[in-house]
Amino acid sequence: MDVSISTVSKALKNSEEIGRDTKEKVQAFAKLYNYKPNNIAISLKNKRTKNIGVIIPDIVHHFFTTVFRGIEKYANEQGYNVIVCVSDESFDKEVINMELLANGSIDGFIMSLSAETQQKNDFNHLKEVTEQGVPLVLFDRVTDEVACDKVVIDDFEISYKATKNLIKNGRKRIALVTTENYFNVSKKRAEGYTKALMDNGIAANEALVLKLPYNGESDTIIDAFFDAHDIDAVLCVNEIFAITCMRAVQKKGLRIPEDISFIGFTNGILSRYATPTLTTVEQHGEIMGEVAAKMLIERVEDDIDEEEENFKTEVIKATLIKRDSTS
Amino acid sequence: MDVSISTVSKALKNSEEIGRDTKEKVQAFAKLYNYKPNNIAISLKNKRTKNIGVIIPDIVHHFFTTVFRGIEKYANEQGYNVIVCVSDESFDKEVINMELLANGSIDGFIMSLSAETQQKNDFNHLKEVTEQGVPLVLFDRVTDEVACDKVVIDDFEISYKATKNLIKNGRKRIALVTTENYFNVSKKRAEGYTKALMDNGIAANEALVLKLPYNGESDTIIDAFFDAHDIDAVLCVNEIFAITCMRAVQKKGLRIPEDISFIGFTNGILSRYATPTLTTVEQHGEIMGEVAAKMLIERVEDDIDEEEENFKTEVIKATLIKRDSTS
DNA sequence: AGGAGTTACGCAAACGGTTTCGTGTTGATA
DNA sequence: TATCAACACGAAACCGTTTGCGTAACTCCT
Repeated sequence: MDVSISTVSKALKNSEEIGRDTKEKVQAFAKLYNYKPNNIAISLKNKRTKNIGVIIPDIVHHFFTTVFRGIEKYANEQGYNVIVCVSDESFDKEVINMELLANGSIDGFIMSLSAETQQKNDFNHLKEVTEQGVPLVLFDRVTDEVACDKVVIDDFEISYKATKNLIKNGRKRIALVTTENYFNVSKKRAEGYTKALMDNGIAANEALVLKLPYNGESDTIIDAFFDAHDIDAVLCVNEIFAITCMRAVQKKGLRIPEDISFIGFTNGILSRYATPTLTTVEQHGEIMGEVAAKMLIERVEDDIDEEEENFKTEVIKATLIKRDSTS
Repeated sequence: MDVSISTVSKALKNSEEIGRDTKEKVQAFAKLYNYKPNNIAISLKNKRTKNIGVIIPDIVHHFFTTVFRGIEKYANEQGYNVIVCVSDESFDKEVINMELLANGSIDGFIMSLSAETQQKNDFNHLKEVTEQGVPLVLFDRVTDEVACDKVVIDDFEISYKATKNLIKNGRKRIALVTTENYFNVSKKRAEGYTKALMDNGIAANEALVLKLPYNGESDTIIDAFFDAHDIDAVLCVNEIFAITCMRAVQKKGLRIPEDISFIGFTNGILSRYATPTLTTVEQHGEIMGEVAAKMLIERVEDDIDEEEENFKTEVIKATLIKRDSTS
């Protein structure tokens, strides 16, 4: 058994160039010695790693893990592996992680902006990467500042719909519980809420909009808010806010949904197991992840016309899941 | 500016071999042209990828994401990236994912066994990998069948402690809600529960042990269980079981914790936001992840004595977090 | 038997770096 | 001035694989 390296390589790839018997011998040997080609060497050769980099703000978070599951699923089907970095809502970590991965470790990025990045409004690290020709897909927390593919949900429309739904059920004093609006998703949700009120002849009342810190204790703020206002429905931009508010009003003796209705965002585990169960906006994170992965991989593999730059923004339709917190 | 490739390489690495001025020139050029060495080439050269592979059964799962966060955190600090694959509780996927990564893409594995793998009791894919010399660290769902580093929590002890705690509060008819015991963690938790009963003069009653399918609807089974038995406390091996059972008994009109106490495992979001809030076992997943990553990276970097095979099993101490579901 | 055409295989470059070792230049010392 | 470190740099091998191209050997035809 003495054949050259190149013959082995060709034999294993079933090249027509190699004789039938030689191929068989080589393949038998390969099986016997459990030979596996070295991925790194292959990556070096064809400048494709078959890895995609995912940078998300948080991993212990229902929505992001759901999206991740979609990404991982699709990527794996296509023979790609996924490298995850967590920015921890920090701008610096986001930058460091991108630089770490951009040196050839991955074929493209899928990411959702950290809170700090959105506040600072600094996207140079993203621009650098795209200028280097590394494909990038942004999801959920996106920005108009950088030219790339994006996938988002129809935050405005679904908020509008949710709010309208509350109105249809006779609610008139509808509060919005949200974060600071440097989060573009929060902003859009607020706009949908406001528009729905106006379209239905209800004056938007700034006092009924409660902005909570992204995390940290806010019980006293919430108690004060519900003490100060007579509210019969609440739209919350996430589950936690919704659950926390529900507990606050329950403590006050209000009945849900008889006295006050609740709708939240993020159809996570909390929504399903809360008492009462929470009517919520399903963001279809898994689909979002799949779509993002698909867009990225197409970009990666169609490098022929990579300069066309016909970037797309896919919009995933959210749906309202009705449970017991609304009538 | 004409220096050889090797000089550039050395200059960028600040080699003592290169003259001060040449180094400065080269480094200036590198900055100017934004040069970044190609990670793949480096990996190929020194046979180290600085990637670690993590294979977990599920990503949309509080405990696993918590562990992952610990892994990612520690690994990143050490300059490692993390490639995640989700086995989806499937044996085949676990095998495929391992093979995909074992071809040089990673320096070592951290994993938790899929449900199916534990049922089948087939660990050849793990053995193969370790025999190839790829370091492996198992966490939480481990097996004695494969020789490698492991990190687990003291399931037996904490169950014992939790059960004893219930007894101390005057509970006598204590149920255990668990999964099929091919999960070694469930088995150990059951043992701790039983031992605590016996040590306190309470006869272990098989009828008070409810085994639920790992997922899927089980409401009717649960209702029947609580109808059939007079129970004053319940130990559940996870959050979901606890919450589901709490709702079942609440529906029956029982008060928690006055009539019946609950303790769960996995100190996740559900435990904190349930009504009443759930007393639960904190498994310190993040610490577990950090420890696992540390063990793995030490193995990876100490390849000198890689044949020593002094494998360790680290035990993380779980703690009981008391909330309103126990008196 | 000699030339043409196949067939089957090997050589060597390339991917992008690192690193060992050798060597030319310099300055100091005897 | 001859000798010799010390210093600064370059040539080349190497990591594991792929692939274009050259070529030996064989078949076939005339």
